[in-house]
This record gives sequence, C-alpha cells and structure tokens, in this order.
Amino acid sequence: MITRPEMSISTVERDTGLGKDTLRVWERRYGFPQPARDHNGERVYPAEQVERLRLIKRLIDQGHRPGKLFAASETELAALCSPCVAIKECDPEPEEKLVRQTMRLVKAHDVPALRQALSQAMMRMGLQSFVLDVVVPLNQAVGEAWMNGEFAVFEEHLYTEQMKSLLRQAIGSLPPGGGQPRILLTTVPEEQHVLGLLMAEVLLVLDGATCISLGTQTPLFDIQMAALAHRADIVAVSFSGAFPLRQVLPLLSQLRQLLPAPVELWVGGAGAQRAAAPCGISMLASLQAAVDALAAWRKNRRGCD
Amino acid sequence: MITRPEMSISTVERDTGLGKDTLRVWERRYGFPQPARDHNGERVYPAEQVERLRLIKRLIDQGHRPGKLFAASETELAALCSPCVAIKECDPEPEEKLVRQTMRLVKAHDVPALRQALSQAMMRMGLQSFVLDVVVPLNQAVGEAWMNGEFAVFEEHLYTEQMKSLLRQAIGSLPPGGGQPRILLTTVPEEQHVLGLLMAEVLLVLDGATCISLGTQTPLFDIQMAALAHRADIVAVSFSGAFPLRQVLPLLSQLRQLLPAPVELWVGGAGAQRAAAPCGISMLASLQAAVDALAAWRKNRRGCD
DNA sequence: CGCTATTTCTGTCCAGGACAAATTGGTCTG
DNA sequence: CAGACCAATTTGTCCTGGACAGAAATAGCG
Repeated sequence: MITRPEMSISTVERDTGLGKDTLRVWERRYGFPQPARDHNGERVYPAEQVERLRLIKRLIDQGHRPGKLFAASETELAALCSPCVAIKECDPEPEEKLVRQTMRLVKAHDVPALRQALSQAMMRMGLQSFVLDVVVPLNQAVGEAWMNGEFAVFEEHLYTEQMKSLLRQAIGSLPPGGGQPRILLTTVPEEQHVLGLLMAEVLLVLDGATCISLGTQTPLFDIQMAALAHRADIVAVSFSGAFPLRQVLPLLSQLRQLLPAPVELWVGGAGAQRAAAPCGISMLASLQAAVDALAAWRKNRRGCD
Repeated sequence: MITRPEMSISTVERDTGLGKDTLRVWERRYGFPQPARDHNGERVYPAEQVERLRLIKRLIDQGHRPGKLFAASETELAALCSPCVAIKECDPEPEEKLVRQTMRLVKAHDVPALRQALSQAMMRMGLQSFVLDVVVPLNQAVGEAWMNGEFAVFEEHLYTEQMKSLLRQAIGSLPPGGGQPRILLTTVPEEQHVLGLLMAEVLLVLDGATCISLGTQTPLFDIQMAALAHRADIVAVSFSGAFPLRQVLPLLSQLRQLLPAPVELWVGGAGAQRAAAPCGISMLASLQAAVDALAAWRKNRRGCD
C-alpha cells in the first residue's frame, strides 16, 4: 500500500531545495503553498503541494518568474511539457532509437538489460561518439521525463547510477595518460550533479589530458589549494540546470580571484549556458566546446613556450 | 597567494552543515561564533571561526554536548586528537602498512601511484579481504586525519574519489549475479556519503546477491516505490558518522512504515552503530555483520519457503 | 542500586519587518 | 525606432526575539 506522508518544513526544504524562508514568504505573499498546522502550530505540507513546489522550483530554475507561475494553474502543464518535443520527431537516427530504448528499459526497471544495452552501445560506437551522441541527449530526455512526471525520482536515480558506473568504468579502462594539460575537475558546494563532470573527463582523457577529479562539492578554498597542490593548468567546474542561476556568477568571480592568473577556469553544464562569462573565465556551451577548448589551449601553449 | 574570504551565514551553513537558526542561537546563547557585521547588519564570519565551527560540529556528531564544548578551549584539542591512536601502534600488519602508504600518497597528491597501489592491493588480497581489512580502516584513518587537520578537504575528496572509482570498477567487473536476495541500496536525503554503500555492494554481490543501487539521497517515498518496482527483498540504507544522530530514528521509523512488512530494512554505516534498533529494522554494526545478515536471510528464507 | 520525575539543554520553528539585487517597464533622446 | 537611463516592482534572504518539544542530565525515592 502506498501512503503519502505529510511533511514538515525542513523535510520540504530537503526535498525541494527551497529554503525555509522562501517557503514561508511564498505562503505569506502568494498564498501558496498553504500547509496545514499540527497541534503545535507548525506547518505540515500535504504531498501534493510538495509535488507542485518541486515543479515550480524546476520551472524557476529554468528562468520563469515566480509571479507568473503562481498566477497560472493549468497553463503550467502546457509550458512544461511542450519544450522541443517537435525536434525529436524528425530525428529517426540510430542514436535516437537507443535513447528511446534506454528510456523504456529504465521505465521497466530492467537493470541487467539497461546495463547491457548501454555497455554494448559504448563498445560499438566508441567512447567519444557514445558520450556526445547518446549520453548527452539521454540525459536531456531523462531530465525532461522527470519534469513531466513520466519518471519518478528513483527511476532517474537508477539511470544516473548506471550511467555513472559505466562512465567511471570507461575512464578506469583508459590509459591513465600523464599528458598536458593537467585538468582539475570538480563542482562547487551545493552542486551535487557529477554526470557532466564524468562526461567531460571521458572526452578530455581520450584526448590525452591528465584529469584529476575531486568529485562534487569542493569548497572554493579547497579548489584553490588543490589547484596549487596538483599543479593544475586548468580548473573545470560544472553547473547543472538545477543550480540557482543567481549564485553562479558570484561563485565564479570568487573562484577566479582565488586561482592564480595562469590557471584557466572552465565552466560547463546546463547552468553555464545561461550565464554570461566574466573576464578570465571560459563558459563552455557544450561538451564539444570543451574538446575544442583543449585543442585551443594546446595551440596557445605551444606558441607561448 | 592564499586568501581566506569571510563568509555569509548561508555560506557557513553550506560549509559546516549547521543550520542558520542554529548558528544564530549559538551566538545568542553561548557567545560563539561572534561574527562581524557588514554595512547592512548581516553576519560576516571570519574563516577561523568557521574552522572552529566545523570542528565543533564534528565533535557534536560524535556525541559530545555543545554546552561542554563551548566551555573548554584548549582541552578540545586533547579530546580531539586522542582517539585510538594507541591501537594503531601495536598493529604492524601488512594491511596497516598499506594504510599508511596510502595516506602518504594522498598527502603527496600522487594520483597515479595512489591508484596503482590500491589497485594492486585489491588484486593481491582479493576483493573481500581488501574491503574488510584495508578500505574500512583506511576510511577511518582518512576521517581522523581530516578531523585533526592533517588532511585538507580536497585531499579527503581525492581519496574518496579514487576509492569510489576503484570499488565501482570492481563491482562492474563482477558477474552481474541475478541471485537471491534482491537488495536495494541507497541513502536518505541529506546523506551524501556513498562509500559505505559501495563497500557493502561489493561484499553482497560477491556473495551472490542482486544489488540495485540508487546512489545517494533518495526521498523516502521513492525508496518505497523503488522497493516495489524492483521487487526488493531487502532495502539497505547507510548513515555516515556525520549524519545528525537525532534524525536517524525518525527517518528509519518512517521508512519502515512505508515498506511492506516482508521487505527487510538493513541499516549500516557509522551512524547506525550509535542508534538503537527499532522493531523490524536490522542495525548492522559492521560490514561483516552485513555478510552475516545475508547468510541469515538465506537460512531463514529456505526454512520459510 | 535501579527506576521515575523534574529540570536543563538544545535545535528548530514562528511571525513579521526590512532590505538589496534583479527584473520590468516607462520615458526620453539621438 | 534603437538604445540609454531611471523608477517601480518583484523576490530571495536576512534579522530579532520569542516559544516550545524532545533529549539528556540530574534529583529524588523505593
């Protein structure tokens, strides 16, 4: 039997990523959410309101304004489900078939088949093509499916976990490569999505760079120390689409200031595509851009030395 | 040049894991921390106070009372550095040597050598012994080193990342194993440490169980849905030592209530060792206990069927 | 000494006010 | 009409200070 427990304000904060203050001020200003109160006067959020909050959060992270969102009620669904479905229709390539098959397997919870299908495709297509032509659109498709409610959170987790495992294994099987440049990969605190980092690492190692990955959520100060300790030529950080856009630029400026001038700062991920690049920071709009940037670095460096 | 930026209250919250409310109430009650104020009257924490807060948090998570901690000043250091150093002295086993070597390599930031040393040891000792006799004490040693300030955060990240990579690769190279029981592995929201889960997965897969990992931070409700969708016999969650002890039991009770009665709930990790087990929940004090529990499950199940 | 009742400790919640940064919209000028 | 500049609005976060429940510690008693 499935029960939907009611949630306290801190549980909702954890679950939606919206701060307590924000939740309270929305209630005060917009009249939503409107939680019940327990015997002690504390807010108790019904599951359906939390669901809606998650949706709203996602849309806000995409650039919508809260004021507009709280006005509409059914229109939201339209604004939500619509994006770029049309593009897919006219794309019956083999990669597209693989994407759809993968989605089906995730939905069917068939882990062995999922694993095998992805692994096989990777072998067949080669790593670079697999990452660029399959993993990228797949991530996007999974993200959209989650937003539409077609995927539950645990299904997205399942996919992510399998893909992480696969990419890590691929990286491990590559020659360690002690070549130039030395690239430090990580994310800032609060950003826990690592898939983009892994994809980048695959491509960069394939091109002979030395990658040192610190995983996610390294404090800025420690990124600085790590860059020095590992004599990194480049520090690469990634922001997912879910990362609050407002915080991106201040964080990058601070990090840029912390790093020595000769160390380049590369920024990738969906969050990077929506922010303007301050001086001294390379915003990479795609993974291909990262590969290009690597080539450019080498060309430039050869000229300098 | 290394600069130590001053932090806003939300930065400190991110960095220390202490809530804004807690920080403010500590200031009000204990007089620490005592941040400066910016032109707008907002708190600005010096880096040294944040450092101290991190330490205090760690000690509180270990069971110390805040009231005592705020009283002492130099005595803390003693209470901090002391634990179980003595035990190490009388343990010149080969595993112990490997642990120390690994610590040295992390400290030297020598990624290739670190990778090779761990990989070699894994091959030589075999997976099970490697996990039980090397990874477990190594994790503990790294944790302690971090607490003592011997390791920086980024060094701990580096170690964790390498170990995750290694264990994942090991799991990938094992036969996928479609045997009984089917075990769903994950952590609750807020708990982002995955190493314990990976270690458990290695041992359980080695013993022929089918493991489905959802990675970290799955909402309870989704754990429930995943358990049903994957027809799990067992749900295993892990709590690190850094997880607020107070929240463990309520979360477990709620999860236990969500899961069907025949599905067992196993709890591991340092956080599990310090909590009493409610009815219907198995607290596993060690990884060995997990292996034993697996054997017990099989014995019990054979009797039932 | 073991067990219960009371007190202290401690984290989290609440209300409602304030403010700065970002966005929007309007107006004026070239 | 494009673009620059200023005003109004929106919006997230911070603040104070009070309250309270549950855990831990202490006291009291059989």
